[in-house]
Amino acid sequence: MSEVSSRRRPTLDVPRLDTSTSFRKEAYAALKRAITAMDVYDHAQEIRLDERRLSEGLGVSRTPIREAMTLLEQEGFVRTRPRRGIFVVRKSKREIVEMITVMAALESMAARLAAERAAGAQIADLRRLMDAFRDGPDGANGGERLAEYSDANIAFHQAIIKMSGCALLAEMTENLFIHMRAIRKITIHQEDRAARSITDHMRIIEALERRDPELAERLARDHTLGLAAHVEQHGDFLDTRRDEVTRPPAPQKPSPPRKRGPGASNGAVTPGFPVPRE
Amino acid sequence: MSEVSSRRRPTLDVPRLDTSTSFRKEAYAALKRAITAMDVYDHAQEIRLDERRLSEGLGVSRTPIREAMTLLEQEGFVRTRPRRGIFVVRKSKREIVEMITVMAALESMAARLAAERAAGAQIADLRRLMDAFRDGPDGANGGERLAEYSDANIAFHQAIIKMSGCALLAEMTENLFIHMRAIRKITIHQEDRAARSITDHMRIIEALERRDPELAERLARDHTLGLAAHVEQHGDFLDTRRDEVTRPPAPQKPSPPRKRGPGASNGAVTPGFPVPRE
DNA sequence: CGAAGCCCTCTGGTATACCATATACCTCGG
DNA sequence: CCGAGGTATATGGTATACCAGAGGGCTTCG
Repeated sequence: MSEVSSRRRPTLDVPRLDTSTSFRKEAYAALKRAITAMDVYDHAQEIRLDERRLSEGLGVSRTPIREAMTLLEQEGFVRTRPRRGIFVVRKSKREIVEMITVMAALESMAARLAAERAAGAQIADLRRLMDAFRDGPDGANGGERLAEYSDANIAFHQAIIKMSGCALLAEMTENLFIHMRAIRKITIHQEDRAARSITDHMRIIEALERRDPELAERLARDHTLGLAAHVEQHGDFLDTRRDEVTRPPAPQKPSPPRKRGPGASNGAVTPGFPVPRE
Repeated sequence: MSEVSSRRRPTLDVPRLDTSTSFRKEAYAALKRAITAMDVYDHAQEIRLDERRLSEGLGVSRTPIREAMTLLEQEGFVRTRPRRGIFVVRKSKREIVEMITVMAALESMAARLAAERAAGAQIADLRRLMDAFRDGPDGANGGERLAEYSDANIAFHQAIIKMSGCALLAEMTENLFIHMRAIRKITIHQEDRAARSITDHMRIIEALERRDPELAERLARDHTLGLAAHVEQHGDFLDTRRDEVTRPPAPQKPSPPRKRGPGASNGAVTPGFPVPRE
């Protein structure tokens, strides 16, 4: 990596050149962002990552990539199978329901704490955020509004966590949010979930305003457990879609006996997996 | 070895020669066990780990060690400071209170789920486990009994988690248990916490037996939040003891100018950190 | 005798070479 | 034509060499 040396200026006022970062952390951040952005559940194919290609793409050696992968694997975003490859994980319905359940536990505790000790200003901000959607998610101009609400919805939940003042709650829900984001975008469109969601949120805000920990906790829990139950009932596509892919649809020989060059990839698909170089 | 009977088909029943393991995983397990077993809060000194020495001790190269460290760092057991060393983490009082708070959230959800769907036999087992301590933790023969109860206490909490049937709850509480084990051993000796703990547990068991999710949840939450409040009030030693060490007590030169050989360590103490080779 | 600065070493971060195996292809015997 | 076994290749796992910065000791100069 000669880029490092060229980045250093001769002698001047070099502003403390950031020592807190490292290739490992940057690779981790880049990969996580890429995985997060790609909405895994939209793709039908398995998504495989290749350490060497990624290291080439990011311009660093495999070592930091591997350490980043180690982290991502522990967080449940990828799964590496020795000598097979590294695969982006698609959660099963059951796993997602469990995630939402855990989310409910953490959020309800957060709501309790928020009701006890959040600043009034924070609660007011929260109300302002949600008041925009008071008349329903698709009130003014339909679909666009709904997509917009999907973000506001997540913002609401994250705000509750933050208002609890408990850093660990935020930390532990962070990855759950990422995993659930894709799912939520799907489920929010089904039935009247968006409308129900809004009224639930409003009630939670009211409980916070009244500084009622018990009520806030219960409402937050029931709200999220409701989502869990919804996914439990209507989320079967989460399991089936994967099977479509894992087992090849045809008896394995769709193409003529084309010879494979030595450099050609051995089946890695990585459909549109842009690795941000930054 | 070659005793495969000549009569039967020579299938050679090799037992699947474990491919799931790897130096990385073994190193991770060994280090975690070592850190867990050493009761960090008993040691006054900072505990530093050295990658090279560990790799030598375990008989593998630094690479798997580093990947194991990456995991342990993300789990909050160690903190690596570039060019300084890897240090076993001692949690602050605030962090521990937050951990217990999160624990309360997860346990109360687990209790709710357990009340709804745990098998009757599991609940019966749980009652049997705790009945032994019905007459108080130090009923029969004092201190010994108390230490024994400390384990039973943890077993109780883990049982609740398991009875929820939610694998993710178990996974997310696993490290919290480890972090809290050392603390719990300390706090359980203070005041009447042990006695109160037992009556709390009994009430929780009763709620489970009555299949009352709301009550079980509330009791579990209040029980663990009580521990959080207790640590909040009486856990100041957690913060102070670390400061004693981080900042040297004297103006930096307590000892005579003893020469340090070139091979000698540069301050790593690693007091009694036996690395199990297994 | 004391303080400032050079230098040595220790240590985590990174790059790279090598290893072992899971797969796919290919060859060959039936 | 088909299947079994050899073989090439790709790919994660491991070992190792090197880098650069942080600290402390030692030297040197006042």
